[in-house]
Amino acid sequence: MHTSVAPRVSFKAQMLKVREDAIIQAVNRLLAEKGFDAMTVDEVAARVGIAKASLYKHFPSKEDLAAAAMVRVMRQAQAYCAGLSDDDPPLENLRAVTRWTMQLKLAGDMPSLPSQNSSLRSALMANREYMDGLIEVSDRLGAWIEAAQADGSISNRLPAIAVLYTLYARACDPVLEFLKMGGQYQDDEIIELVMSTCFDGLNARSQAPDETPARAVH
Amino acid sequence: MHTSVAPRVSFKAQMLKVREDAIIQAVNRLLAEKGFDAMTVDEVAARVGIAKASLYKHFPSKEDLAAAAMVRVMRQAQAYCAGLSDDDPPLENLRAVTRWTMQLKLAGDMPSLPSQNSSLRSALMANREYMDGLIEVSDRLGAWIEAAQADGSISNRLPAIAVLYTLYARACDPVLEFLKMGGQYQDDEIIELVMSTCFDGLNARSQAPDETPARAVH
DNA sequence: GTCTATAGACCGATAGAC
DNA sequence: GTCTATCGGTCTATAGAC
Repeated sequence: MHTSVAPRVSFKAQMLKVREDAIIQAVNRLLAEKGFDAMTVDEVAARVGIAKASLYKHFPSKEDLAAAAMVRVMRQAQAYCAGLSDDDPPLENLRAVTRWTMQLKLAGDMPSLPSQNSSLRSALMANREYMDGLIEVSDRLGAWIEAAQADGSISNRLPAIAVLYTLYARACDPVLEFLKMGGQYQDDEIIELVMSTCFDGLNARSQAPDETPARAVH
Repeated sequence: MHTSVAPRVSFKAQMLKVREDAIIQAVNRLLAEKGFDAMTVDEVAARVGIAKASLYKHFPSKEDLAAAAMVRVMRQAQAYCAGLSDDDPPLENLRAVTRWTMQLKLAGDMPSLPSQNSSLRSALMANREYMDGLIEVSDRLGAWIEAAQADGSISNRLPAIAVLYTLYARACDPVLEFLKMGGQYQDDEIIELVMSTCFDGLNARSQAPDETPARAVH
């Protein structure tokens, strides 16, 4: 197929893409708000302002809707990682990605899927783009983790895979929402608290007092 | 209430209790395996080997079934806490409870509820026994946390509530299942890994080499 | 014979699919 | 806008204990 000759991106195709983006955006929000099971397809259609049948023109099933949202966020993660420099200390890059992830979640833009739903799992694992993105991100983070362990900034007693999972888990950390529900901390304070528990742990440690402390609001 | 005079606990009542226990046990497992939404009442009945209508003789709704399972695990937690001594270092008690929680989860006995389901939330918050248990456990852990911060074993830069939430979150930490799915670690190794990330954090730290290290199996 | 608990059909609503 | 499957919840007829 020669697309080079005619720059005809065809208005229709453009419209389709715009609408698809709107759908995915709506799905993303709903997944972040209520999760996959509680989200209904009718709700998505209503949110986008189109007929339910139209949804099925774009996505063959509810699982595919969720997968599309996951692909979207995975692409954003790839883009964010790509914006970080391998010249910076690997620990800083890992911290940056972790912070970015938690910001997304606190902003209500992190779709959350039940980890045990099987139909969803298979839909996701069958999605080439998602899996490719996941692998690329994991490779990148994995390289940073190993570099950070080599330069002594991340504990080398932990297997890299455990570190990777621990970072991924921040995307669905209930501590974030609990602290937010409590209402006595700002979003950025919450993030710094969880950053601290994640990287420094709960134990007290001898630590230079000039390092940025986790901000405890009374 | 004088139970000493007449040991008439009535066979029937005993049977009822035994069956109720069987129901709650089944619900507990199903909640741990598939979560609240994916669990169907028919499934519970089938698992117990009784008719669905009989279930409703004991519990008026699916939410109450889940609540009963939560009450059960909360009682177990209370019992476990009660078995710990306030004479022991508070940090050790906190570590013990955290380890116990994760063991329960890895064994497939930790019921997990969607944090965003509202009907479930209200059923749970309306459940006196559950709330009492939750408060008692939180008070106990809270006291240990403050004591540990006072004796310098837990960072006093973290608000106690953030520490508490962080410990609670171990009950639904996806890192546990991810590592288990990977299949290259034993349950107790997984627990020690997550204990380490939780209390020591990901960062490398100067630490006496004789302290028990997180066991990294290549 | 009466009473309780059970089994299994049944209903209504909801939500996914087309 | 319709179809159908599923699921939470109910109803009724029966079996068995006393």
